[in-house]
Formats: sequence, C-alpha cells, structure tokens
Amino acid sequence: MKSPAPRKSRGPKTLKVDTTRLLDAAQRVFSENGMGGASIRAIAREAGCDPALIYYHFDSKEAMFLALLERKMPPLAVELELLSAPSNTEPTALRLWKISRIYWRHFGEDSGFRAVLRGQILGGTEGTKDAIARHIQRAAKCNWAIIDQGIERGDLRSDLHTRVTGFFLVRMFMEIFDLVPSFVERITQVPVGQAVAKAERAWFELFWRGVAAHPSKPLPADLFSVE
Amino acid sequence: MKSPAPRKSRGPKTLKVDTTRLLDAAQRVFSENGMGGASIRAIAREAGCDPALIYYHFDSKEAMFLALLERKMPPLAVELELLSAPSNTEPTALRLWKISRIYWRHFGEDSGFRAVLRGQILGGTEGTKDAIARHIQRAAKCNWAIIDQGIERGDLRSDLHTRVTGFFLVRMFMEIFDLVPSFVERITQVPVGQAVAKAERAWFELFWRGVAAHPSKPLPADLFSVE
DNA sequence: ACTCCATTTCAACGACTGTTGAATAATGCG
DNA sequence: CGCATTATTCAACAGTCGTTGAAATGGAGT
Repeated sequence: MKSPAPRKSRGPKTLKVDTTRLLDAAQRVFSENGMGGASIRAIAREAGCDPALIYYHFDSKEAMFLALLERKMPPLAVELELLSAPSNTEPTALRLWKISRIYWRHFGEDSGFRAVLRGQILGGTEGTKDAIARHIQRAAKCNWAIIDQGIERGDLRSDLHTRVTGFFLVRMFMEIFDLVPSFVERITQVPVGQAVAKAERAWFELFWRGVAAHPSKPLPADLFSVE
Repeated sequence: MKSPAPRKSRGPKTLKVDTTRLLDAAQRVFSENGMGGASIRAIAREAGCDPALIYYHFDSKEAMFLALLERKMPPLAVELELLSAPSNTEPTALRLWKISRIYWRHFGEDSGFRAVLRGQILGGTEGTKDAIARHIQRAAKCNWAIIDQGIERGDLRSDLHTRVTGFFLVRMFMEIFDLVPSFVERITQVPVGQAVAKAERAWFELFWRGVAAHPSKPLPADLFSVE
C-alpha cells in the first residue's frame, strides 16, 4: 500500500526562503561539493525547498553563481583596499603577509568555491569570465599597489615586475590551501597537523627572500602570529 | 520520407581500433575539453567508433583514465630520474630549470589533462587518487633529490625544507601554464605574446633568489635558452 | 563450406542535469 | 468578505551521462 503522496503544502511557508537563504545554501553546497556536485537540486535540498523555487529568485544557475560572487568578493576587496592605502606605513613584509591572511579569511575554508571559481575562469561563459575578472582585478590592484609602494620605499627590489609578482604571491597561497592537504597525506607521508601553516610560512620566507631589496634583514619578529 | 537508416556495418573494420588508438583519442579529448566535456561519447566520436567499443577495451571510464595516466607519467619520471642522478654534476640552477622544461614538454600543452589530473587528485575515487599519488611521488622524489644534492653541494640554503620547496617549484610552473593566459588577457591587459615565457623566467629568478645559498652569484648565462 | 572468435554496432536502461509552465496555498489589501 | 499578489510545489521536457546485453559482421582455422 503506497501512502497517498505526502505532498508538501504549497504557498508561502512561515520561514520565507529568500535570496539570502538560497545563497547561503549555494555557498555551503559549492564549498563542500565543488562544481560537479553543486546541482540546482542539491542547492534546493540544502535550502529545504523545491528546485523550481530557485528560478523564482534567479534567472539561471549562472545568475545565482554571479550573485554569490557579488556577495563574496567585495568584502575581500574592501579589506585589501584598506591595507593598500598609501598612508599605511606598516613594514612591507607585514603588509604582504597580511594579504595572505585576508585571502585566508575569505577563501581559506572554501576549497569547493575556489575550485568552482578556477573552473569558471578557465571555462565559464564570457559573461561569467568578465565578471570574475572585474572582481579579481579590483583585488589584484591592491596587491600591485602594495608591491609598488614597497619598491618606492626601498623595501623591494626595483627590478620586480609588479603584476606577475602579485600573481605569484597570491596564487601560491591558494595552491597551498588547495593541494597541500592531499599531497601531505598521499605523497609526502608527513603528519598532516600543521602542514598547511608550515607551508604558508615556508612559502612566505622564500617569496620574501626572492623579492626583498635586503633579504638578509630579518623579518618582523612577530610576523607569523598576525591574524 | 526518412532515408532507411544508413547503418554502419558491424564487424571488424579494415582499420582496427585498438587500445592505443582509443588512448590517443582520449588524450586529445581530455586535453581540449577537460574532464567535464570528456565523455565516453566524445572520445568515441574522436576515435571514430561507437561508445560501446570503449567498454570492449576498458572496464570503465576510470580504467581508461588510469591507462592514460600509465602511458603519460612514466616517460616523465624517466627523464627526471636521469636528471637527478647523483653523478650529474651540472650546476644546480641549470638542473632546477631543466625540471621545468621536462614538465613543460610532457604537460605544457595539455591544459585539459592537467585540469583532469587536478580534479582527480581532489575528488577522484580512492583507487584513482592512489594511482596518481604513486606516479607523482616517483617524479617528486627526483625533484627532492636534486634539491638535496644542491644543499650538499653548497648551492642551496641548508635550511630549506626539501619537499615543500619542490612543491613550490613545480606547482608554480603549472599555475603559470594554466592561469597566466587567462589572467594576461582579462586582468592585466598586457599583450599576450610571450607572457607565459616571461612569467616562467620571472618565477625562476624569484625562486632562485629564494633558495640559493649565494643568490648574488649570477645564474648561468645561457640558462633560459635551454630546451 | 562450416564453425568459431574477435570486433563492432545498436538500442536501451536508469540516473542525473538545467529549466519551464501550470497548479496551489497563504498573505495583504480594499 | 473577495480579490490580487506572492511564494511555493509538482510534473514534465529534452538533453546528457556511464554502462550493458544482444545482435551482427568479417576473417581465420579446420
């Protein structure tokens, strides 16, 4: 005997499912499942509603991704813009390290979202790629400014190519977040524990020696305790 | 009036479709479309046969990917093992640079395949992840050996962490191959042209300053013309 | 000539995808 | 109360995917 189809009641629920709640669900699903498993149906399940409801709030899946991007990226850029203000006279090494802390706070635990972002940069629609580029450029300009100011202040080598140097700094941090967990477990057989944190510091020290005008001068003592 | 279904003849064709031919097709499709677009049907189309034939030669799509991996990785490892032999007395900087040339020869133009590999490392089945880890480890050991020998010979800083340093060197080259084309076009608005080659050299110079025991000693003059 | 085997195609299965149109229920307003 | 609006669900469409079982074909061996 089949039970007579326990249909959910239609019409507005007491707990309204609005745009924000859908984006929260989308973010969780993206973060955990990455692009592959992030289907409309999975997001709807996470939000506790029907897949069709998503199309009441968004024009398409792509539009939802863009809305999520619009929600996640500007706060990152705002922090970076604050850090990169020319009036900021903190040591250049500290500012560069803070760049990575900011990226960590906004993207560190979102490995799935990073994977989606990467996938869309490489193979999204033109509209999506343009939107991503605009957001990344806004953040990247801050990194470039910090590097340029570092050169002007005599802290960084004057023969650096600003843009490619910024790319190196940030991308390697992202790679560490993404891949070190897998590599540590399966390839190096080093205890997982603090592997990511150790790799971050090793990378920053290497980077600093590579870009500093006077690499033998010691880094600020409490640099790596900055949150 | 529908034409009477121009069926292909069954049975062996004059041009036999064997394992090699299927792997060739798979490699082309992986390279261009990445994992997402690399369906069994697309590979079959590329090989000029029916999708079902693939299951005559391979147990599953995963098995085909593993076979492709088995065909692509060992030649890379062999080249690296030759380069990392302790009897090799070439300058350490040259050996490190040659590492990147080897990776370039084997993976440089295979952006789709790199993407697939990355995806499988992060989200493949346990069997696939193990197989990939075995291959990567074999190659990575060579890089570690070169770095260790560089330290012993006094060319590299003695406080380097071998494994993480090797990770940095290779991963950044891969990132450059993958992302610089997109970034150059959409974010930096620098002419594309030789951007990847320039980034490669900028990265190697930064890396070398970061790891060398005496970074002020000039690099071998003709380093970057090595193929 | 007949049989057997290796190779190839066909047709379908079930699952999943993004998306849409219609039906339905709760709410706010006059 | 009646009505329009808003929020929600249902059922389906057309497409893709990996995979499978059965049928067909050509050639080799006897």
